[in-house]
Amino acid sequence: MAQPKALIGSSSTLYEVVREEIIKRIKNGTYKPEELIPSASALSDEFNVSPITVKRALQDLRSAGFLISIAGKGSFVKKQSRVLRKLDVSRLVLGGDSLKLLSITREKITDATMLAFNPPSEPMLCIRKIVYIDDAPFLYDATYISRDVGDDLIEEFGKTFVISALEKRSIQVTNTDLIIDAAPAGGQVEDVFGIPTGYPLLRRFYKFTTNHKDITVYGMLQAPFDQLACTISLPGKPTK
Amino acid sequence: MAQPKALIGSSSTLYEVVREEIIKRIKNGTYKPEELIPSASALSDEFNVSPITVKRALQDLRSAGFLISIAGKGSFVKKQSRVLRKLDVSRLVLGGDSLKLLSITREKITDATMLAFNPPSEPMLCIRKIVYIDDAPFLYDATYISRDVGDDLIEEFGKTFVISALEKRSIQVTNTDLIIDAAPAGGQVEDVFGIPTGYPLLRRFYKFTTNHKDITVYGMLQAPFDQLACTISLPGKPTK
DNA sequence: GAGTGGTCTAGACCACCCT
DNA sequence: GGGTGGTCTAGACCACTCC
Repeated sequence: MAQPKALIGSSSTLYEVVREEIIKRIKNGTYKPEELIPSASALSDEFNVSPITVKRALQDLRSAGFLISIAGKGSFVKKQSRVLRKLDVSRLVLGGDSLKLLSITREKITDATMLAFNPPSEPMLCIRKIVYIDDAPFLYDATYISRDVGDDLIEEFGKTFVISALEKRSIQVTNTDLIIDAAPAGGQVEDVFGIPTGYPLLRRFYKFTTNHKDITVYGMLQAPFDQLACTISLPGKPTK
Repeated sequence: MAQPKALIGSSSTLYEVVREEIIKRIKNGTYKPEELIPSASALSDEFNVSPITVKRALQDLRSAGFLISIAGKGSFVKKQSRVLRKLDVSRLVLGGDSLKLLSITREKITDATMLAFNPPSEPMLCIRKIVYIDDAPFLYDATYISRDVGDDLIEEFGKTFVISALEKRSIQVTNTDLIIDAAPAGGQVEDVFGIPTGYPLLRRFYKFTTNHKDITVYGMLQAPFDQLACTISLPGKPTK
Protein backbone atom coordinates (compact mmCIF):
# COMPACT_ATOMS: atom_id res chain seq x y z
CA MET A 1 0.00 0.00 0.00
CA ALA A 2 0.94 3.64 -0.31
CA GLN A 3 3.29 5.25 2.16
CA PRO A 4 1.34 6.96 4.98
CA LYS A 5 1.12 10.68 4.45
CA ALA A 6 3.79 12.67 6.25
CA LEU A 7 2.28 14.87 8.94
CA ILE A 8 3.26 17.52 11.44
CA GLY A 9 4.30 16.51 14.93
CA SER A 10 7.31 14.74 16.34
CA SER A 11 5.34 11.65 17.37
CA SER A 12 6.58 8.26 16.33
CA THR A 13 3.52 6.08 15.90
CA LEU A 14 0.76 6.58 13.40
CA TYR A 15 -2.07 7.04 15.84
CA GLU A 16 -0.03 9.61 17.75
CA VAL A 17 0.50 11.58 14.56
CA VAL A 18 -3.22 11.47 13.80
CA ARG A 19 -4.07 12.40 17.38
CA GLU A 20 -1.72 15.37 17.47
CA GLU A 21 -2.99 16.63 14.13
CA ILE A 22 -6.58 16.53 15.37
CA ILE A 23 -5.58 18.34 18.56
CA LYS A 24 -3.91 20.96 16.42
CA ARG A 25 -7.09 21.41 14.41
CA ILE A 26 -9.18 21.79 17.54
CA LYS A 27 -6.79 24.36 18.96
CA ASN A 28 -6.55 26.40 15.78
CA GLY A 29 -10.31 26.36 15.26
CA THR A 30 -10.53 24.09 12.23
CA TYR A 31 -12.77 21.88 14.34
CA LYS A 32 -14.96 24.11 16.51
CA PRO A 33 -16.53 23.45 19.92
CA GLU A 34 -19.85 21.58 19.84
CA GLU A 35 -19.30 20.72 16.17
CA LEU A 36 -19.01 17.40 14.42
CA ILE A 37 -15.60 16.32 13.18
CA PRO A 38 -15.17 14.14 10.09
CA SER A 39 -15.98 10.47 10.53
CA ALA A 40 -13.32 7.89 11.26
CA SER A 41 -13.50 6.57 7.71
CA ALA A 42 -13.23 10.07 6.24
CA LEU A 43 -10.19 10.79 8.41
CA SER A 44 -8.68 7.45 7.50
CA ASP A 45 -8.94 8.41 3.83
CA GLU A 46 -7.39 11.80 4.44
CA PHE A 47 -4.50 10.52 6.54
CA ASN A 48 -4.09 7.39 4.46
CA VAL A 49 -4.23 5.11 7.49
CA SER A 50 -6.62 2.37 8.60
CA PRO A 51 -9.93 3.46 10.16
CA ILE A 52 -8.91 1.41 13.18
CA THR A 53 -5.83 3.55 13.65
CA VAL A 54 -8.01 6.66 13.53
CA LYS A 55 -10.29 5.11 16.13
CA ARG A 56 -7.27 4.51 18.34
CA ALA A 57 -6.45 8.21 18.10
CA LEU A 58 -10.04 9.20 18.85
CA GLN A 59 -9.98 7.01 21.93
CA ASP A 60 -7.05 9.01 23.31
CA LEU A 61 -8.85 12.24 22.50
CA ARG A 62 -11.90 11.14 24.45
CA SER A 63 -9.74 10.24 27.43
CA ALA A 64 -8.16 13.67 27.31
CA GLY A 65 -11.51 15.45 27.19
CA PHE A 66 -11.18 16.81 23.65
CA LEU A 67 -14.04 14.82 22.15
CA ILE A 68 -17.31 13.12 22.85
CA SER A 69 -18.30 10.29 20.53
CA ILE A 70 -21.88 9.15 20.09
CA ALA A 71 -22.52 5.90 18.24
CA GLY A 72 -24.63 6.53 15.18
CA LYS A 73 -23.96 10.28 15.14
CA GLY A 74 -20.24 10.95 15.22
CA SER A 75 -17.56 12.66 17.30
CA PHE A 76 -18.01 16.18 18.62
CA VAL A 77 -15.51 18.69 19.94
CA LYS A 78 -16.10 19.19 23.63
CA LYS A 79 -16.96 22.69 24.76
CA GLN A 80 -14.52 23.84 27.41
CA SER A 81 -16.07 25.94 30.14
CA ARG A 82 -14.84 25.29 33.61
CA VAL A 83 -16.12 26.60 36.90
CA LEU A 84 -13.70 28.18 39.37
CA ARG A 85 -14.69 27.79 42.99
CA LYS A 86 -13.06 28.74 46.24
CA LEU A 87 -11.34 25.88 47.94
CA ASP A 88 -13.57 26.26 50.98
CA VAL A 89 -15.80 23.23 50.81
CA SER A 90 -18.36 23.91 53.50
CA ARG A 91 -21.14 24.89 51.10
CA LEU A 92 -21.91 22.49 48.30
CA VAL A 93 -24.97 24.22 46.99
CA LEU A 94 -25.00 27.61 45.37
CA GLY A 95 -27.84 29.27 43.49
CA GLY A 96 -29.18 27.10 40.70
CA ASP A 97 -27.67 23.88 42.00
CA SER A 98 -29.76 20.90 42.95
CA LEU A 99 -29.05 17.76 44.94
CA LYS A 100 -29.80 14.12 44.30
CA LEU A 101 -29.42 11.62 47.08
CA LEU A 102 -27.89 8.35 45.91
CA SER A 103 -27.66 6.26 49.03
CA ILE A 104 -27.37 6.23 52.79
CA THR A 105 -25.44 3.25 54.11
CA ARG A 106 -23.18 2.17 56.91
CA GLU A 107 -19.61 1.66 55.69
CA LYS A 108 -16.04 1.65 56.83
CA ILE A 109 -13.72 4.22 55.30
CA THR A 110 -11.35 2.30 53.05
CA ASP A 111 -10.03 4.93 50.65
CA ALA A 112 -6.26 5.13 50.95
CA THR A 113 -6.16 8.92 50.75
CA MET A 114 -8.87 9.39 53.34
CA LEU A 115 -6.90 7.25 55.79
CA ALA A 116 -4.43 10.14 56.09
CA PHE A 117 -7.09 11.79 58.27
CA ASN A 118 -6.91 8.88 60.72
CA PRO A 119 -10.65 8.28 60.71
CA PRO A 120 -12.22 5.77 63.08
CA SER A 121 -12.01 2.20 61.84
CA GLU A 122 -15.60 1.33 62.72
CA PRO A 123 -18.37 1.56 60.14
CA MET A 124 -19.78 5.05 59.75
CA LEU A 125 -22.90 6.57 58.31
CA CYS A 126 -22.17 7.21 54.62
CA ILE A 127 -24.24 9.59 52.49
CA ARG A 128 -23.61 9.67 48.74
CA LYS A 129 -25.08 12.41 46.61
CA ILE A 130 -24.75 14.24 43.32
CA VAL A 131 -24.83 17.99 42.86
CA TYR A 132 -26.32 19.13 39.58
CA ILE A 133 -25.84 22.44 37.78
CA ASP A 134 -28.31 23.06 34.97
CA ASP A 135 -29.39 19.41 35.13
CA ALA A 136 -25.84 18.24 34.45
CA PRO A 137 -23.91 16.31 37.12
CA PHE A 138 -21.28 18.60 38.58
CA LEU A 139 -20.03 17.08 41.84
CA TYR A 140 -20.08 13.65 43.38
CA ASP A 141 -19.99 13.69 47.17
CA ALA A 142 -19.53 10.99 49.75
CA THR A 143 -19.87 12.09 53.38
CA TYR A 144 -19.03 9.98 56.42
CA ILE A 145 -20.23 10.93 59.85
CA SER A 146 -18.86 9.45 63.02
CA ARG A 147 -21.89 9.12 65.25
CA ASP A 148 -25.39 7.82 65.20
CA VAL A 149 -27.78 10.62 64.50
CA GLY A 150 -31.54 10.88 64.54
CA ASP A 151 -33.74 9.90 61.61
CA ASP A 152 -34.83 13.49 61.13
CA LEU A 153 -31.24 14.52 60.59
CA ILE A 154 -30.61 11.66 58.18
CA GLU A 155 -33.59 12.73 56.15
CA GLU A 156 -32.19 16.24 55.98
CA PHE A 157 -28.86 14.92 54.68
CA GLY A 158 -30.61 14.04 51.46
CA LYS A 159 -31.73 17.59 50.88
CA THR A 160 -28.82 19.72 52.01
CA PHE A 161 -25.14 19.55 52.78
CA VAL A 162 -24.26 17.79 56.00
CA ILE A 163 -22.61 20.83 57.55
CA SER A 164 -25.71 22.95 57.02
CA ALA A 165 -27.84 20.34 58.71
CA LEU A 166 -25.48 20.19 61.67
CA GLU A 167 -25.31 23.96 62.03
CA LYS A 168 -29.05 24.13 62.35
CA ARG A 169 -28.52 22.14 65.52
CA SER A 170 -25.76 24.52 66.74
CA ILE A 171 -22.97 22.13 65.91
CA GLN A 172 -20.13 24.31 64.63
CA VAL A 173 -17.07 23.43 62.59
CA THR A 174 -13.94 24.34 64.49
CA ASN A 175 -11.37 23.14 61.96
CA THR A 176 -11.27 22.03 58.33
CA ASP A 177 -8.53 19.76 56.98
CA LEU A 178 -8.35 19.29 53.24
CA ILE A 179 -6.43 17.05 50.88
CA ILE A 180 -6.60 17.87 47.19
CA ASP A 181 -5.51 15.37 44.60
CA ALA A 182 -6.14 14.11 41.10
CA ALA A 183 -7.21 10.57 40.22
CA PRO A 184 -8.38 8.54 37.24
CA ALA A 185 -12.09 7.82 37.06
CA GLY A 186 -13.18 4.28 37.85
CA GLY A 187 -16.30 2.48 38.99
CA GLN A 188 -19.39 4.42 39.96
CA VAL A 189 -18.14 7.91 39.06
CA GLU A 190 -17.77 6.91 35.41
CA ASP A 191 -21.49 6.25 35.22
CA VAL A 192 -22.45 9.35 37.18
CA PHE A 193 -20.57 11.70 34.87
CA GLY A 194 -20.64 9.65 31.69
CA ILE A 195 -16.86 9.70 31.31
CA PRO A 196 -14.47 6.98 30.15
CA THR A 197 -12.27 4.94 32.47
CA GLY A 198 -9.16 6.83 33.49
CA TYR A 199 -10.64 10.28 32.87
CA PRO A 200 -8.85 12.71 35.21
CA LEU A 201 -10.82 13.80 38.25
CA LEU A 202 -10.17 16.57 40.75
CA ARG A 203 -10.82 15.31 44.25
CA ARG A 204 -11.12 17.15 47.55
CA PHE A 205 -11.08 15.19 50.77
CA TYR A 206 -12.33 16.95 53.84
CA LYS A 207 -12.34 16.46 57.56
CA PHE A 208 -14.54 18.74 59.65
CA THR A 209 -13.82 18.89 63.33
CA THR A 210 -16.72 20.28 65.36
CA ASN A 211 -17.36 21.65 68.82
CA HIS A 212 -19.01 18.33 69.65
CA LYS A 213 -16.21 15.97 70.51
CA ASP A 214 -18.13 12.95 69.20
CA ILE A 215 -18.96 14.48 65.86
CA THR A 216 -16.37 14.60 63.11
CA VAL A 217 -17.31 14.61 59.45
CA TYR A 218 -15.21 13.06 56.70
CA GLY A 219 -15.88 13.14 53.01
CA MET A 220 -14.74 13.32 49.44
CA LEU A 221 -15.84 15.55 46.58
CA GLN A 222 -15.10 14.55 42.99
CA ALA A 223 -15.55 16.30 39.67
CA PRO A 224 -14.22 15.75 36.14
CA PHE A 225 -11.12 17.83 35.52
CA ASP A 226 -12.81 19.90 32.81
CA GLN A 227 -15.69 21.01 35.04
CA LEU A 228 -13.99 22.40 38.11
CA ALA A 229 -10.86 24.10 39.38
CA CYS A 230 -10.28 25.46 42.88
CA THR A 231 -8.88 28.82 43.87
CA ILE A 232 -7.37 30.07 47.09
CA SER A 233 -5.64 33.24 48.13
CA LEU A 234 -2.97 33.13 50.81
CA PRO A 235 -1.57 36.02 52.82
CA GLY A 236 1.93 37.20 51.94
CA LYS A 237 4.68 35.04 53.27
CA PRO A 238 6.48 36.35 56.37
CA THR A 239 10.12 37.38 55.93
CA LYS A 240 11.14 33.88 57.01
CA MET B 1 -15.16 -20.88 19.71
CA ALA B 2 -15.96 -21.52 23.34
CA GLN B 3 -18.09 -19.13 25.36
CA PRO B 4 -15.92 -16.60 27.21
CA LYS B 5 -15.54 -17.49 30.86
CA ALA B 6 -18.03 -15.81 33.12
CA LEU B 7 -16.30 -13.40 35.45
CA ILE B 8 -17.07 -11.07 38.33
CA GLY B 9 -17.96 -7.45 37.67
CA SER B 10 -20.97 -5.76 36.17
CA SER B 11 -19.06 -4.55 33.10
CA SER B 12 -20.49 -5.22 29.70
CA THR B 13 -17.55 -5.55 27.34
CA LEU B 14 -14.89 -8.22 27.45
CA TYR B 15 -11.93 -5.96 28.01
CA GLU B 16 -13.77 -4.25 30.86
CA VAL B 17 -14.37 -7.58 32.53
CA VAL B 18 -10.70 -8.49 32.16
CA ARG B 19 -9.64 -5.06 33.39
CA GLU B 20 -11.86 -5.18 36.49
CA GLU B 21 -10.69 -8.68 37.33
CA ILE B 22 -7.05 -7.58 37.17
CA ILE B 23 -7.82 -4.54 39.34
CA LYS B 24 -9.47 -6.86 41.81
CA ARG B 25 -6.38 -9.05 41.91
CA ILE B 26 -4.14 -6.06 42.48
CA LYS B 27 -6.33 -4.82 45.31
CA ASN B 28 -6.64 -8.17 47.03
CA GLY B 29 -2.91 -8.84 46.77
CA THR B 30 -2.93 -11.63 44.20
CA TYR B 31 -0.70 -9.40 42.10
CA LYS B 32 1.69 -7.58 44.43
CA PRO B 33 3.39 -4.17 44.04
CA GLU B 34 6.61 -4.20 42.01
CA GLU B 35 5.86 -7.72 40.82
CA LEU B 36 5.35 -9.13 37.37
CA ILE B 37 1.85 -10.11 36.34
CA PRO B 38 1.18 -12.94 33.87
CA SER B 39 1.85 -12.17 30.23
CA ALA B 40 -0.89 -11.07 27.88
CA SER B 41 -0.93 -14.46 26.19
CA ALA B 42 -1.12 -16.27 29.54
CA LEU B 43 -4.03 -14.06 30.62
CA SER B 44 -5.72 -14.56 27.27
CA ASP B 45 -5.58 -18.33 27.84
CA GLU B 46 -6.95 -17.99 31.36
CA PHE B 47 -9.81 -15.65 30.43
CA ASN B 48 -10.43 -17.37 27.13
CA VAL B 49 -10.26 -14.13 25.15
CA SER B 50 -7.95 -12.87 22.45
CA PRO B 51 -4.53 -11.57 23.51
CA ILE B 52 -5.47 -8.31 21.83
CA THR B 53 -8.44 -7.94 24.16
CA VAL B 54 -6.14 -8.46 27.12
CA LYS B 55 -3.80 -5.82 25.74
CA ARG B 56 -6.73 -3.43 25.50
CA ALA B 57 -7.42 -4.02 29.19
CA LEU B 58 -3.75 -3.53 30.09
CA GLN B 59 -3.76 -0.24 28.20
CA ASP B 60 -6.54 1.06 30.48
CA LEU B 61 -4.64 -0.15 33.51
CA ARG B 62 -1.54 1.76 32.48
CA SER B 63 -3.61 4.91 31.97
CA ALA B 64 -5.05 4.51 35.45
CA GLY B 65 -1.65 4.07 37.06
CA PHE B 66 -2.06 0.43 38.07
CA LEU B 67 0.62 -0.99 35.82
CA ILE B 68 3.85 -0.25 34.03
CA SER B 69 4.61 -2.31 30.94
CA ILE B 70 8.11 -2.81 29.58
CA ALA B 71 8.53 -4.35 26.14
CA GLY B 72 10.51 -7.56 26.36
CA LYS B 73 10.01 -7.91 30.11
CA GLY B 74 6.35 -7.74 30.98
CA SER B 75 3.83 -5.73 33.01
CA PHE B 76 4.49 -4.78 36.62
CA VAL B 77 2.16 -3.61 39.35
CA LYS B 78 2.94 -0.02 40.19
CA LYS B 79 3.99 0.70 43.75
CA GLN B 80 1.72 3.32 45.29
CA SER B 81 3.49 5.75 47.57
CA ARG B 82 2.39 9.30 47.33
CA VAL B 83 3.87 12.38 48.90
CA LEU B 84 1.62 14.78 50.83
CA ARG B 85 2.76 18.37 50.75
CA LYS B 86 1.31 21.56 52.11
CA LEU B 87 -0.46 23.61 49.50
CA ASP B 88 1.91 26.51 50.07
CA VAL B 89 4.02 26.55 46.98
CA SER B 90 6.73 29.04 47.81
CA ARG B 91 9.44 26.45 48.38
CA LEU B 92 10.02 23.88 45.70
CA VAL B 93 13.09 22.30 47.13
CA LEU B 94 13.17 20.33 50.33
CA GLY B 95 15.98 18.19 51.68
CA GLY B 96 17.07 15.57 49.19
CA ASP B 97 15.51 17.24 46.17
CA SER B 98 17.53 18.37 43.19
CA LEU B 99 16.76 20.69 40.32
CA LYS B 100 17.33 20.40 36.61
CA LEU B 101 16.97 23.45 34.43
CA LEU B 102 15.26 22.67 31.13
CA SER B 103 15.07 25.99 29.37
CA ILE B 104 14.96 29.75 29.74
CA THR B 105 12.98 31.44 27.00
CA ARG B 106 10.80 34.44 26.31
CA GLU B 107 7.17 33.44 25.83
CA LYS B 108 3.66 34.72 26.09
CA ILE B 109 1.39 33.04 28.61
CA THR B 110 -1.16 31.09 26.59
CA ASP B 111 -2.47 28.50 29.04
CA ALA B 112 -6.22 28.93 29.43
CA THR B 113 -6.18 28.33 33.19
CA MET B 114 -3.35 30.76 33.80
CA LEU B 115 -5.27 33.50 32.01
CA ALA B 116 -7.61 33.61 35.01
CA PHE B 117 -4.78 35.48 36.76
CA ASN B 118 -4.98 38.24 34.12
CA PRO B 119 -1.26 38.11 33.35
CA PRO B 120 0.32 40.65 31.02
CA SER B 121 -0.10 39.81 27.36
CA GLU B 122 3.49 40.63 26.42
CA PRO B 123 6.15 37.93 26.25
CA MET B 124 7.69 37.11 29.62
CA LEU B 125 10.79 35.39 30.84
CA CYS B 126 9.92 31.70 31.13
CA ILE B 127 11.97 29.25 33.20
CA ARG B 128 11.18 25.55 32.92
CA LYS B 129 12.66 23.08 35.35
CA ILE B 130 12.24 19.64 36.86
CA VAL B 131 12.46 18.81 40.55
CA TYR B 132 13.84 15.35 41.28
CA ILE B 133 13.43 13.25 44.40
CA ASP B 134 15.78 10.28 44.62
CA ASP B 135 16.72 10.75 40.97
CA ALA B 136 13.09 10.37 39.90
CA PRO B 137 11.20 13.31 38.34
CA PHE B 138 8.74 14.64 40.89
CA LEU B 139 7.58 18.08 39.76
CA TYR B 140 7.56 19.96 36.51
CA ASP B 141 7.64 23.71 36.94
CA ALA B 142 7.20 26.58 34.52
CA THR B 143 7.75 30.06 35.97
CA TYR B 144 6.97 33.33 34.21
CA ILE B 145 8.36 36.60 35.45
CA SER B 146 7.07 39.93 34.35
CA ARG B 147 10.19 42.06 34.13
CA ASP B 148 13.64 42.01 32.65
CA VAL B 149 16.13 40.94 35.24
CA GLY B 150 19.89 40.79 35.32
CA ASP B 151 21.90 37.87 33.94
CA ASP B 152 23.14 36.99 37.41
CA LEU B 153 19.54 36.48 38.56
CA ILE B 154 18.66 34.41 35.50
CA GLU B 155 21.60 32.16 36.22
CA GLU B 156 20.34 31.70 39.77
CA PHE B 157 16.91 30.68 38.49
CA GLY B 158 18.49 27.53 37.18
CA LYS B 159 19.71 26.53 40.61
CA THR B 160 16.96 27.54 42.98
CA PHE B 161 13.30 28.49 43.08
CA VAL B 162 12.51 31.90 41.68
CA ILE B 163 11.07 33.22 44.94
CA SER B 164 14.22 32.34 46.85
CA ALA B 165 16.31 34.20 44.31
CA LEU B 166 14.09 37.25 44.58
CA GLU B 167 14.09 37.24 48.36
CA LYS B 168 17.87 37.40 48.39
CA ARG B 169 17.36 40.77 46.73
CA SER B 170 14.78 41.84 49.36
CA ILE B 171 11.83 41.36 47.04
CA GLN B 172 9.05 39.98 49.20
CA VAL B 173 5.87 38.17 48.29
CA THR B 174 2.86 40.11 49.54
CA ASN B 175 0.13 37.83 48.20
CA THR B 176 -0.19 34.34 46.75
CA ASP B 177 -3.07 33.34 44.47
CA LEU B 178 -3.46 29.68 43.65
CA ILE B 179 -5.57 27.65 41.27
CA ILE B 180 -5.55 23.89 41.70
CA ASP B 181 -6.85 21.61 39.01
CA ALA B 182 -6.44 18.24 37.37
CA ALA B 183 -5.56 17.68 33.73
CA PRO B 184 -4.61 14.87 31.36
CA ALA B 185 -0.94 14.61 30.44
CA GLY B 186 0.03 15.70 26.97
CA GLY B 187 3.12 16.89 25.13
CA GLN B 188 6.35 17.54 27.01
CA VAL B 189 5.19 16.33 30.44
CA GLU B 190 4.61 12.83 29.10
CA ASP B 191 8.29 12.54 28.25
CA VAL B 192 9.47 14.13 31.50
CA PHE B 193 7.58 11.67 33.69
CA GLY B 194 7.43 8.73 31.31
CA ILE B 195 3.64 8.50 31.51
CA PRO B 196 1.08 7.74 28.80
CA THR B 197 -1.10 10.33 27.10
CA GLY B 198 -4.09 11.28 29.23
CA TYR B 199 -2.49 10.26 32.53
CA PRO B 200 -4.06 12.40 35.28
CA LEU B 201 -1.91 15.24 36.57
CA LEU B 202 -2.33 17.47 39.60
CA ARG B 203 -1.55 21.05 38.67
CA ARG B 204 -1.05 24.12 40.82
CA PHE B 205 -1.01 27.52 39.19
CA TYR B 206 0.44 30.33 41.21
CA LYS B 207 0.63 34.10 41.08
CA PHE B 208 3.01 35.84 43.46
CA THR B 209 2.46 39.52 43.99
CA THR B 210 5.51 41.27 45.45
CA ASN B 211 6.37 44.55 47.11
CA HIS B 212 7.92 45.63 43.82
CA LYS B 213 5.04 46.83 41.67
CA ASP B 214 6.79 45.76 38.45
CA ILE B 215 7.52 42.25 39.63
CA THR B 216 4.81 39.62 39.58
CA VAL B 217 5.59 35.95 39.21
CA TYR B 218 3.29 33.46 37.48
CA GLY B 219 3.79 29.76 37.16
CA MET B 220 2.51 26.23 37.02
CA LEU B 221 3.57 23.12 38.91
CA GLN B 222 2.61 19.69 37.59
CA ALA B 223 2.97 16.20 38.98
CA PRO B 224 1.48 12.78 38.13
CA PHE B 225 -1.56 12.09 40.29
CA ASP B 226 0.08 9.14 42.00
CA GLN B 227 3.11 11.10 43.19
CA LEU B 228 1.61 14.09 44.97
CA ALA B 229 -1.39 15.31 46.92
CA CYS B 230 -1.76 18.67 48.65
CA THR B 231 -2.95 19.38 52.15
CA ILE B 232 -4.27 22.51 53.77
CA SER B 233 -5.81 23.30 57.09
CA LEU B 234 -8.37 26.07 57.38
CA PRO B 235 -9.51 27.84 60.52
CA GLY B 236 -12.99 26.98 61.76
CA LYS B 237 -15.77 28.61 59.87
CA PRO B 238 -17.33 31.63 61.56
CA THR B 239 -20.96 31.29 62.62
CA LYS B 240 -21.96 32.65 59.23
C1' DG C 1 15.92 -17.74 19.45
C1' DA C 2 11.95 -17.44 22.28
C1' DG C 3 9.12 -14.57 24.79
C1' DT C 4 7.39 -10.03 25.70
C1' DG C 5 4.78 -5.69 24.83
C1' DG C 6 3.23 -2.46 21.02
C1' DT C 7 1.51 -1.14 16.54
C1' DC C 8 -1.02 -1.56 12.28
C1' DT C 9 -4.24 -3.59 9.40
C1' DA C 10 -8.36 -6.32 7.70
C1' DG C 11 -12.68 -8.18 8.47
C1' DA C 12 -16.58 -9.17 10.98
C1' DC C 13 -20.22 -8.08 14.04
C1' DC C 14 -23.18 -5.14 16.97
C1' DA C 15 -25.90 -1.02 18.53
C1' DC C 16 -27.21 3.26 17.48
C1' DC C 17 -29.04 7.24 14.68
C1' DC C 18 -31.16 9.35 10.80
C1' DT C 19 -33.82 9.52 6.72
C1' DG D 1 -30.77 0.97 4.58
C1' DG D 2 -26.64 3.34 5.07
C1' DG D 3 -23.67 5.70 8.02
C1' DT D 4 -21.66 6.04 12.55
C1' DG D 5 -18.89 4.58 16.61
C1' DG D 6 -17.34 0.39 19.37
C1' DT D 7 -15.77 -4.27 20.15
C1' DC D 8 -13.49 -8.55 19.18
C1' DT D 9 -10.52 -11.37 16.70
C1' DA D 10 -6.60 -12.96 13.63
C1' DG D 11 -2.31 -12.21 11.63
C1' DA D 12 1.65 -9.76 10.71
C1' DC D 13 5.51 -6.97 11.94
C1' DC D 14 8.75 -4.48 15.05
C1' DA D 15 11.73 -3.53 19.19
C1' DC D 16 13.12 -5.07 23.22
C1' DT D 17 14.97 -8.46 26.87
C1' DC D 18 16.87 -12.47 28.52
C1' DC D 19 19.02 -16.86 27.97
